[in-house]
Amino acid sequence: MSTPHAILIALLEKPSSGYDLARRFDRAIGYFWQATHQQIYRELGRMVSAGWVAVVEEGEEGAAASRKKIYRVLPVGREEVMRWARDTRLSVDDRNVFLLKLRADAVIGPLGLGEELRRLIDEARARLETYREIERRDFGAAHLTRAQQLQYAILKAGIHTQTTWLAWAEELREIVDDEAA
Amino acid sequence: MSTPHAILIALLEKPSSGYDLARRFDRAIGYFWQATHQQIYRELGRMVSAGWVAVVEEGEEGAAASRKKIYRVLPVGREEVMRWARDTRLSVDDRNVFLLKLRADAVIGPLGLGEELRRLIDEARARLETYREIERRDFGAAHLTRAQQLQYAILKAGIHTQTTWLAWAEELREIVDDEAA
DNA sequence: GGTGACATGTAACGTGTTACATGATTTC
DNA sequence: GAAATCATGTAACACGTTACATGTCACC
Repeated sequence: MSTPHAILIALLEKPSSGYDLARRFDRAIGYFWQATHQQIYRELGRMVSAGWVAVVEEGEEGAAASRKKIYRVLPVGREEVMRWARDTRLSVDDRNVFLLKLRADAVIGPLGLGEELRRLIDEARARLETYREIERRDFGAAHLTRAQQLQYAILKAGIHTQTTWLAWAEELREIVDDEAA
Repeated sequence: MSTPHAILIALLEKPSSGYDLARRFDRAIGYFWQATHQQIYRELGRMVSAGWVAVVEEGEEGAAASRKKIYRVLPVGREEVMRWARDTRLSVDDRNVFLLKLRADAVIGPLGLGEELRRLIDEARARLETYREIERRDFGAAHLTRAQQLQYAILKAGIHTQTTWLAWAEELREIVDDEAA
């Protein structure tokens, strides 16, 4: 659902060909967002039709399909990224989508993500509290069987994830809110 | 790709109807694994055809489609879970799938996940080292612009995730390896 | 008798994945 | 001149999502 926007943001950072995008998605971007080259070409085609991006063919005219095509974002596409960042309501489970929004904020400029960040923090706190309650209720015993230890480990994975994310998000608040920097 | 196995494991824990499964996926299981009721019914149908699960209709014979159907895992389905846990090679990005395997281990008994856990730990360490290199290379400067701070924050999300996961995984090793407990 | 929860399903659609396909350019 | 990489695309399939559809049961 956010793949076209992931591509738009990558193109805002640097106009690229489909092939280049695929490589970038395999490298840096790919650490938190994946897209195969088929997805990329499909979305690029759609976004050209939608008027979000423009394409310039590089090199000689004649050389047909194998010539490099450089895509760049048009103002409409840029607007679309801003609209998406503003209107798409995320949950804490959409951590990676929020990272995508941060990337958009970094390349376009302040998008006012502070409000959503605060909401996500509240949601993460509530989730964490739920986990803590389960912890108290189900895993307070002195001795736990192997199965219980494993179930507890699964719960702890959730507790750690929320806790770490909250610490990260609190730190981020200062940067996101500081729109004058 | 792991949805049918997620359902099998849930059914091993407790035979349920499709409706009950949907509720369980909305609650506890849903914290790290989602499935809509349509997916559940679809997979249950397939798994009955495959002979992995059996279905018993509860209540009177006549009452047609709206009667509760209780599904339980057959030995073949149980074998399939073990095969899947053994043969499916995960990456650190498949954290939730690994949690699923842990859940399977908790309900079936030791599946020998220690080896895979060690491999995932190695992978996470390598990933973390990559992040640390990027950190040193790109974000060592005294003053960072707002955009750089945001990009750094994105990187830090990755660093924190790996670090936390590694600490969790190290702790888990003792439980997973101790097959005699 | 109406509302909400229980309970199961079908149909259509969009996206992501895998396989297939082609040709140009670079490097050894 | 062979192999690897660059570069773009089509086709088929699987899966997840959303909308639609139906009927029961319990409670007020």
